[in-house]
Amino acid sequence: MPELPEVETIVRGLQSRVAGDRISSVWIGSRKQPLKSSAAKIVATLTGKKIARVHRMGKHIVLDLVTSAASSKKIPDAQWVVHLGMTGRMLVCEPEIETVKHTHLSATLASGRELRFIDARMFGKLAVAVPGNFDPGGVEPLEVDPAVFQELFRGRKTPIKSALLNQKLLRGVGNIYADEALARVGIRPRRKASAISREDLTKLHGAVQAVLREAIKLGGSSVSDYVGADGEEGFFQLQHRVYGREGEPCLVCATPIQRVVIGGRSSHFCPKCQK
DNA sequence: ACTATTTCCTGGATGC
DNA sequence: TGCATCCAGGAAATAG
Repeated sequence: MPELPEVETIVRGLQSRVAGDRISSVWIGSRKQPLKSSAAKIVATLTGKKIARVHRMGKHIVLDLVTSAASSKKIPDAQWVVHLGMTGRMLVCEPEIETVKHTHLSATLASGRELRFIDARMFGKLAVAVPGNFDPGGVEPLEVDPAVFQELFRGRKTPIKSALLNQKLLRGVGNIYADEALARVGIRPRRKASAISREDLTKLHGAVQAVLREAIKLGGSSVSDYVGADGEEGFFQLQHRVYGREGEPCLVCATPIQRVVIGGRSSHFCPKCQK
């Protein structure tokens, strides 16, 4: 399930592989579910445009598109916004590569390659936007300073785990990294966000940033069917201390890791180390 | 203004 | 082996 580090890895791969290339034609499948804009609008917006830059906003992939040959302009003409949901992939490949099931869009590039959006479970989303109009809300976890981070949780009665997952507060943190960050600072996922001390929130801010940075360095976590733009796997899953380790010993105290459901999400923690 | 719950969707794992 | 059932999860929608 792509969260911030996985999306960042994919974005870097796309930036190096397709930035500067031009979209010569677009094919869109019949499924409506993944489309946030109409198929006609997506085709019309993408066709003929050059991909000036690929960047990330939270868990969204944003491709800046320009019409002119010269890419010196600062403001793109349009943006192509992609959310991978749980199982979404952005594949860059040669046209001879067989189109797999659940391919919802394929963009043929001037270089001859194809950029394909594939998503089995269809929680992913495709949209086009006018530059400046797309704002997923929330703050970037790697850019927010500790004071602003603390303010996000003031007065919130919801469990800290749920608050960390709320994209309108913090954008990009998902289930894996929320659990991992909480484990690193010894906070139980069920603690009310408003009940966490200033010092602990400062520590949590540091842990969220550390865990995301470390994961980006390792190319993200490959669990489920996540792979990067080249199909390569990440390796941060080898660093997980609690996520997916129910019943296994805590790496610090050997107490079995517990799994509980909070807000419909499985949450993992050490009952001894996390209070 | 919040918060909690439900819904979408399909592949993989599990159980009989 | 095969079939049914459960489960995973991001975020939008709904209900309270």
